[in-house]
Amino acid sequence: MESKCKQFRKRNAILSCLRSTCAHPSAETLHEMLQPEHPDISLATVYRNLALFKAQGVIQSLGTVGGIERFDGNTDPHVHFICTTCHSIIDLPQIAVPEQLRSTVENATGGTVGECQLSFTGTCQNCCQKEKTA
Amino acid sequence: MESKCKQFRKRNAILSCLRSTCAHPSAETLHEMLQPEHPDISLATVYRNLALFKAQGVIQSLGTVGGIERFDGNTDPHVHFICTTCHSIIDLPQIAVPEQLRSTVENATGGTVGECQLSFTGTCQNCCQKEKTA
DNA sequence: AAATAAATGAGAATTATTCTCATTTTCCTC
DNA sequence: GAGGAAAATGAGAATAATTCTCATTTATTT
Repeated sequence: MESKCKQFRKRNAILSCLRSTCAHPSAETLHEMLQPEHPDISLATVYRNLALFKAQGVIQSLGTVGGIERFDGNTDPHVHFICTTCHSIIDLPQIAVPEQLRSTVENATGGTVGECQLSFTGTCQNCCQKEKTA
Repeated sequence: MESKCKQFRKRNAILSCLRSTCAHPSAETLHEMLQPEHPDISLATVYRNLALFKAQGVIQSLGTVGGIERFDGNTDPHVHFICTTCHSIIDLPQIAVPEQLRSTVENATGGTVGECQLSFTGTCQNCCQKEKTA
């Protein structure tokens, strides 16, 4: 039941996997997620393709959380909440950064703006409850 | 001409140095900046104290840029522009994230929000010009 | 001054990420 | 379809930012 076109089978598997989750995984987590269906994809290939996708702009890096880089297959502009305790990342589609700010920044800096990222850090619901009971 | 109170002399030197610059330095850059006046401060101490300050909330981490963590001694809420070419970071005091968003996020997630960070990435004026001439 | 606690220096240890290179897979041309 | 160039990959070594260890120094308290 594989795609007839073998080209980029692994590459596409990595991208699809990242796009199928809202967990904003790390390279290693993504590698683990791919194991069941694609046990022959090496960790180096995951890193390589993530770097490629990032350069192409088809995925987004959220920077490092707890020392590990996290990725997002959703390039629609949206905001994130990052739990500093369990390192989970939650999408906040209800908030948007005004598009007009781009030109404000370009005027202020004299440079060109690629993308912007807004993230809130704190303690997620789960970790808040665990704190209470403890 | 040293402070009469020797307590925390090195610790304060690190914090003062970070607060005296708008370059958003890395631990290693900060260590280099301290060399002339404090050649006896080791890199490990810079890392240790930055971690301490961060935990206390008296400084802010901007996350990693080009694989290296960058710090900001200014905890007033403000926005950053990050050049993906030369990795310089510029303050954008003219832009602010609405404080009300905090409760929006807390309502949406059920968690508690500590801080938020908005950053624009792109190419700074310098690097834009270099690109043109090249 | 002695004893305890905290901070530091130097370098080793850790570990996420990148690199190397031999091998495999894909693509293009005939 | 065969042959050859180009791209992608796997496995593990290499890299490098950060953290850790522990002996020593410095500060604090009694």
